[in-house]
Amino acid sequence: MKLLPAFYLQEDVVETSKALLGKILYSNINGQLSSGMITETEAYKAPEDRASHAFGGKRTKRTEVFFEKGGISYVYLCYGIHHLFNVITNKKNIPHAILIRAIEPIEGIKYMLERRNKIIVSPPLTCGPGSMSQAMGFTMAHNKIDLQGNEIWIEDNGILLSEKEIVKGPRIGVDYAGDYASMPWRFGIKDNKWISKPFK
DNA sequence: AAGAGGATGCCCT
DNA sequence: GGGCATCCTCTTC
Repeated sequence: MKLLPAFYLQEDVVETSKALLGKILYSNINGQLSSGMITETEAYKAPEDRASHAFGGKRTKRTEVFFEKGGISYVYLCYGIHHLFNVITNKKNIPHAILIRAIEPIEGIKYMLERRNKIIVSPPLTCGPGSMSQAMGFTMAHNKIDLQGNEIWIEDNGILLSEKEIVKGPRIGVDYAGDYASMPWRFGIKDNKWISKPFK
């Protein structure tokens, strides 16, 4: 069954980011069902987190979605090319988000290969936030989608990894974020090869 | 109205 | 390991 609404309303986005590891992300887009196990996440903890688009509680058209109740998607375009898929968490008006950086393919691998224009099933297919989104078919049309619906959702398979099964490190590409650049808020499943970059 | 820069990935060397 | 593609958003003039 789907993760319940309460899952997305937990207060500590860092803990929720870890709890998403091992869960199953689904997309059912244009009649094409795909799924994969979430293997890598990053926590973005505004208002105090300078790396977040909602740093300081900043409200623009783009960041409005951060201030909705948790349990919806946030998709934005990065470098003019890549669609990055996030999950908004927490209570209304506390702008937390979790970036999904990689999955291990399970269902609909045929569709993933087509969307990525690839023939080999290996980590570059779904690892890295832009690649993952492309493989799953996520575009700007999938911003602000309710994760209780039937287009994009996360399945609760009962898996909750222990600290020993999780690796962590600084987030990717946030060097500008001052004190928050070095926060160990990137998480991965230990010894799983479906990750975007090695954890040191 | 214009310009800078970004939560990346690919291809080349 | 480095350069570059490519375009939206936000900031500032």
